[in-house]
Amino acid sequence: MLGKDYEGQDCSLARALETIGERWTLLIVRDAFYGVRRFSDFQAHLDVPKAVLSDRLGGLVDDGVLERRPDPDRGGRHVYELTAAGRDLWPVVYAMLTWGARHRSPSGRVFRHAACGTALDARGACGACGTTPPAADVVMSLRRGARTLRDDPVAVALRAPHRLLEPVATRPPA
Amino acid sequence: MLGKDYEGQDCSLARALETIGERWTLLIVRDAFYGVRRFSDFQAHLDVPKAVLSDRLGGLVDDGVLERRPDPDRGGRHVYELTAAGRDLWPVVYAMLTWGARHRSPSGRVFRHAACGTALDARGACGACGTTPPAADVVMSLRRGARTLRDDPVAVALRAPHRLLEPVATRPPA
DNA sequence: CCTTGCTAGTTCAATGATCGAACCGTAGCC
DNA sequence: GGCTACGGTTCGATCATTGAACTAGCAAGG
Repeated sequence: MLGKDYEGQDCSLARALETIGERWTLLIVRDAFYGVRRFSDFQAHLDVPKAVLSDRLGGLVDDGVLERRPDPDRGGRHVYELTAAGRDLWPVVYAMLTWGARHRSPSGRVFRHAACGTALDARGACGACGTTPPAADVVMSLRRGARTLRDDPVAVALRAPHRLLEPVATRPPA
Repeated sequence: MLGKDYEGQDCSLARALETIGERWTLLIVRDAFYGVRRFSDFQAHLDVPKAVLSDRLGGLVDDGVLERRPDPDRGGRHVYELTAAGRDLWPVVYAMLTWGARHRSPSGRVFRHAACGTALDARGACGACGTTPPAADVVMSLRRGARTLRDDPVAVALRAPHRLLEPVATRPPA
């Protein structure tokens, strides 16, 4: 986009959009919540051109949403993980997931409070516990009969119930 | 953006981004919550090229987020107003406003529950009432001493406390 | 040591989106 | 009729995105 900022706007929404408003960026953040951490996994799951992915990951690191660290088990070279500021984006991601599921296409995914198994309501709260769990306490699973139109390693790994922020296993354990 | 959709993604977040993920779109929706309804008011407040504004408004109407109606008092020709689906975007807008205020630049705006005057918390809930008010029950006001760097008619009108979704008065009452 | 393969990028030409300025059509007013 | 305000549309220039090709670093195998 020509000029990716919104300088003239004196508004925190405009500031947020400068960080997460570009094309692909919020899907990258979503994948980070799903536990995707490596460059090639983002690329395989999102079908985004590598040049754009590289640019976006760099931008998110610069903006303090992701942290880039050396990969402990050397499979790749780096891993990207959400910082505390990045994890604070969970309400944004969840609100958009909810709106899309309600007004665009029903979602094949369910998000449950890990502690009690109750599905989260539209606001992201657990009706049973009366709390609004952070992303780390949420488990995502696929609804029965949900169509699965992708079969990249990340999509396959996410067919099993998965706790958010825990790394996905995209590689056969050595 | 080349291809403004995310076809390959089987995800309600991708569907939502196809509607509200383009540049300027979410700021237009924000303004709609603030009560902006006319083409020229959006344009003056956002500094967006008219061609882009026209395209975005049309897209939002097509997607059922805004409704375009003839202007009752003929000042302009049409007004754009949020539909029920559009009003359901309030959690998305509020979550991003909150994140931006926390992690980017402190916001000069406060959002309060109209019924009791309590400032909303990070999740958009009223701590006093224990409810999460819809946008129509929220009043926005400017913090004391907040810098105001715009002086278009909309920005001026919004310096006074204003209930969301109520039309802003950008024109001297005839 | 040399090769092969994998991961993680970078570079580049083509295409599409955005920008800002200029233009157009209609309605209301004098 | 002539003027202005509003709500757009059109157009060339500029910037972003795309997908393919290419590069670099590392590890394992021979």
